[in-house]
Amino acid sequence: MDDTRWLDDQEQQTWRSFLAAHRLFFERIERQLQQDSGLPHAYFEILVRLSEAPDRRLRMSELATNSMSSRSRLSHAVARMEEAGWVRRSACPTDKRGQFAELTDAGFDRLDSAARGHVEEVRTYLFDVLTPEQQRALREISDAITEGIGDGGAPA
Amino acid sequence: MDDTRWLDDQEQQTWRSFLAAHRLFFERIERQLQQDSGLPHAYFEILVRLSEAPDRRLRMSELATNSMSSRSRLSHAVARMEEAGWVRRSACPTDKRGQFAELTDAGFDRLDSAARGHVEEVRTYLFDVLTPEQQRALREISDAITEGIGDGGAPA
DNA sequence: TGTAACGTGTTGAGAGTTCAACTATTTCGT
DNA sequence: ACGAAATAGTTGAACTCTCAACACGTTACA
Repeated sequence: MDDTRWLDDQEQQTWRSFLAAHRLFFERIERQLQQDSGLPHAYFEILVRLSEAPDRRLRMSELATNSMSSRSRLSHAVARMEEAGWVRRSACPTDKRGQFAELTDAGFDRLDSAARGHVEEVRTYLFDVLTPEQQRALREISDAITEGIGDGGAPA
Repeated sequence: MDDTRWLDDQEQQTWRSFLAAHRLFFERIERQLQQDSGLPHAYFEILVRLSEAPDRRLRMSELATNSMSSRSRLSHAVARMEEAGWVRRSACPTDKRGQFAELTDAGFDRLDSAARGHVEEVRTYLFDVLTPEQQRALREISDAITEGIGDGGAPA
């Protein structure tokens, strides 16, 4: 019955450390962004991807992929940010199902001012506490995890 | 004006890798637990900590610390899990402000059955994709991050 | 060309999280 | 011993996220 591959002590410790770091760190990121700029990190991420797109404009589905959002999440988020005046939606001429999301100037300004504090936080609590070697390792570890997940499980 | 320490290309890549891995991985963990056991990961974590406590019982504030929850989150969570019959609350005799949370047998069973699939997921998508060296590195990186945050920012 | 399968995006309900405000109790300083 | 400040925990509102269901346009294939 019990062919579960449980974690040994080493692994248990690693897992708990990872969990703790993850929670503490992202809680901070989230809170800093929320307090200083009124943006959840997911929204920030969406604005970043839009700002990098040609004409600051992307199809919803592509934006969802780039920002690692589910379609549903993105839809809600863009609706919300459209109300706030940071994003504008428009129809796609070549595919009538499609929608474009476009970053407005107000959205760009918001993003621009949010970015400073955010980067500062990332630097302080991530890069500043890691050696160059550890930074390299983190990149490789992250890539391994991402690759391992491949995409056997994309959300709806 | 601009003394912001922006990220260079290397750092940018590392940060985005980390972000992507983080999102994909924890989305999976969350979904697996939710689908298979009807538990958000935060609730699972709370049950784990309770199960490890003497008499499977802890003061709310201590439980909050151990499970890395805000007091508010824990309060809501325990309320919900008490309805479900997994946890029981009782008054603390020595401090009339205090409350104990105690894991019920039903709660223990739920935890026990949830743990298998959860561990399997952690093993598959974390440990299986990392070399022993990377596992060590991950532990050190995580500890460094946690320590770096120290506790200049505990939630309300 | 007709229709079934697929893709794109939205919606509403349900659930968890946060934040600020609040009650009740305990501790500390004088 | 008294009042101020700190601690324990709860609550309700606002917000985001997920999930399932949906509407509509497109593609493929017979």
